Amino acid sequence: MLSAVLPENFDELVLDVIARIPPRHVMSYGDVAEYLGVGGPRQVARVLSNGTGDLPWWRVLRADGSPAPQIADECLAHHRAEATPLRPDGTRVDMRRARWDGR
DNA sequence: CTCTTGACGCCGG
DNA sequence: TCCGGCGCCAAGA
Repeated sequence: MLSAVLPENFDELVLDVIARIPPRHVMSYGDVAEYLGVGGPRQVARVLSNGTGDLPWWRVLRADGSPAPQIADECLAHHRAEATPLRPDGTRVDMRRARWDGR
């Protein structure tokens, strides 16, 4: 079934997931969408661009572990602060070690 | 209604 | 590994 109509509370669903990502862990925009079973990376990204309140928005990044350019500095600062595993270059999170599967 | 935008992702060179 | 190109799809102009 293709349905795929975004639920009215899609924003809440996305924010709920973000709230559950443990420190030192991250999910890609696509991971969040897949986890929810609805929407896609761009839909998730748009929700974040609308504002996330006090939630750890920096724990959601691109599939390759790099942060969106626009918020890169802030994002990396948070990860350095909580010691999220980064790749040698220090500009990307080490997805292999930091990706959260929801468990 | 059509056209553009964008905190994305995958693939090929 | 780095880059460009193309697909994707809701939202706003």
